[in-house]
Amino acid sequence: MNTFTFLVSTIYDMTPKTPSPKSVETRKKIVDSALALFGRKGYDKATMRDIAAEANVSLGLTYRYFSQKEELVLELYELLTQNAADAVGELPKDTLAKRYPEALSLCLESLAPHRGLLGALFSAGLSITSPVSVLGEETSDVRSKMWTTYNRLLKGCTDAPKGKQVDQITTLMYAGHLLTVLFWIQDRSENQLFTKKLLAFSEKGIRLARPFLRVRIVTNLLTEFCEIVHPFFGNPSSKAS
Amino acid sequence: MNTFTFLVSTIYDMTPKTPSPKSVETRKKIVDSALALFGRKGYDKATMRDIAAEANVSLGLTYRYFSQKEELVLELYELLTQNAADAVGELPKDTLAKRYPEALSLCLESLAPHRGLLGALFSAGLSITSPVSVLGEETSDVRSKMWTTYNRLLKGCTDAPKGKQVDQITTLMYAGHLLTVLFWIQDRSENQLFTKKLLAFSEKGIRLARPFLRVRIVTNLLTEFCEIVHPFFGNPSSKAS
DNA sequence: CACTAAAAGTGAACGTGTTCATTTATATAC
DNA sequence: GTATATAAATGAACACGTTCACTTTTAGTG
Repeated sequence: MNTFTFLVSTIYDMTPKTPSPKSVETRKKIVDSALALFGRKGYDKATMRDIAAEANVSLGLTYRYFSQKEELVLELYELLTQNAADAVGELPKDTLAKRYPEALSLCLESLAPHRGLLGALFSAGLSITSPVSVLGEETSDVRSKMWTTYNRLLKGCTDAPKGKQVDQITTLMYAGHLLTVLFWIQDRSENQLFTKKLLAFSEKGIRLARPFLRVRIVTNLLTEFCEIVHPFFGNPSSKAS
Repeated sequence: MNTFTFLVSTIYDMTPKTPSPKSVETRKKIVDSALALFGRKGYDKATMRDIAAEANVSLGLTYRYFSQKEELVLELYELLTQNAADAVGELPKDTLAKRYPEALSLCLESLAPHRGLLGALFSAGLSITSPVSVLGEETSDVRSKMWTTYNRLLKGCTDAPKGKQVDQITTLMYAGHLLTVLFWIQDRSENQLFTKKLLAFSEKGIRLARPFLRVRIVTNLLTEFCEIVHPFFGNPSSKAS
C-alpha cells in the first residue's frame, strides 16, 4: 500500500454514506444473529465469534458494522423502545393517575422477556463512556421517542395540564420511567412484586399530588427542578442550546 | 496429586478462616498497588499484570485474594464511604433542610477526586451480577454504614421527626444519596454545576415539604413507599427477615 | 472487455481477564 | 530433625474482545 492509498483509505475507511443493498443485508444478518444469541445464551456467553459464525460472516466483518460488541445492544434497545412506545400509544383515555402507571406497566411488560439480559447490560448503560449509555449521545433518538410518547400520553389525559407545564411534567414522567426501569431491573423479589407495588403506589401518589399543580409555590419548584434535570432526560429537541 | 489430596484441596482451597500475617501483608500490597494504578491510569488501563507487577507478586496470586478485578474496586468503595461518613458526622447542628444538602455535598467532595474512575465503574455498579453491585450482597456493609450515617444526621437535626418516621425518612435520605451520586456521575456540565443546583433545590424542597410530615395522608404514603423500597436501600440491620 | 478504486470481507495476531496444574514456603506432629 | 499437610505463590495457557494488514468482490469508466 503506497502513501497515497494509505491516506485515502485512512480518510474514507468508514461505512459509506449511502449503504449498498448488500451491506444492509449483511448488517441485518449480524443483528439478527446477535439478538438471537443474546436471548439464548445471554450477553456475556454470546461471543463475537458465535455471532459471526451464526451470521455466516467472518469475525472481522462484524467490526465493520459495529465497532464494539455493546453497539449491538443498541439495536435491541431501539427495538424494545419501539414496542413499548407502540403499546403505550394505544392506551384508552383516562386520568393521569390511571394512565401513567398503566404505561409504565406496559413498558416493563415489553421489556420483561429480556429482563435478565438488561440486568447484565445496565452495567454499560450507566457508564458514561459506553456507546449504549442510557443518557449518551448515541441513544438520543431513543430518548426522544420515549419522551414524545409520554408527552402524547399526558396530553391525552382527561385531566391534562395546560401551557408550559405539559412539557415539564412530561420530563418528570420520563425521569420516572427511567427510574422505574432501573428499580425493576434491580428488583429481586418474586415476579418483581415490589415493582408492581410501586406502580400501584404511584397511582395513589399522583392522585394526591395532581391538585397541587395549581399552587404557585409548587409550580415554581417544578419549573426549577425541570430546568436542572432537563439536560439529562428532557426534551431532546431543544438540545441545540 | 492423588485422589484423596485432590478432594481435600478442592474443599479447602479457599482463603483460610484466620489469615496469616504474611497473607494480610500481601493483600495490602495488592490493594495499594491497585488503588494507585486506578488513580494514575484509570480502571481499564490499569491491567491486572500492571497491578501484580507494581505489588511485586505474580499475576496468579492476585486472584488468590481477589477473584475478579472488580473486587479490587470494592476496596476503593469502602475507603471512600468511610471518608464520606466521617465528614458527614462532623456537621454542625442545624435544620434538616440545611444539613441534608450539606451532607450530600460533603459526600460528593470526598468522591470528587475519583469521579472519572467512578464514571467508568458505575457500569459494574448497577449490574446485578457484579460483585461491586451497589445494591448487592457484597456491598451490604457499605450500605449499612451510610444508612447509619444518615440516621445519625437526621436524629441530630433541630427539627428531627419522632418515632418510626425517623427510620423511614432515613431510608428516603439514603435513596436520595444514591440518586444524587448517580446524577452527579452523569452530570456533564462544567464543574458539575447542575448537581450543585440540584442540592440548592433540595434545600428549598425540604423546607417546603417538612411541615407536611404531620399530615396523616402524607405519612401513610411515606410508610407505604418505604415498605416498598426498604429491601433496596433500607436499614440493612433488618435484612434478617 | 480491461482497468481501477472503493466497498466488502477475511483471519491471524494482540492484549487482557481469568484459570489451573504445579512449585515453594511454612507450620505442625512425631 | 524429618515428614507431611496446608498455605502461599508461580507463570504458562485459554478465551474473549478488538485490531489490522491483507484479499476478494463490486461498481464505474474508457
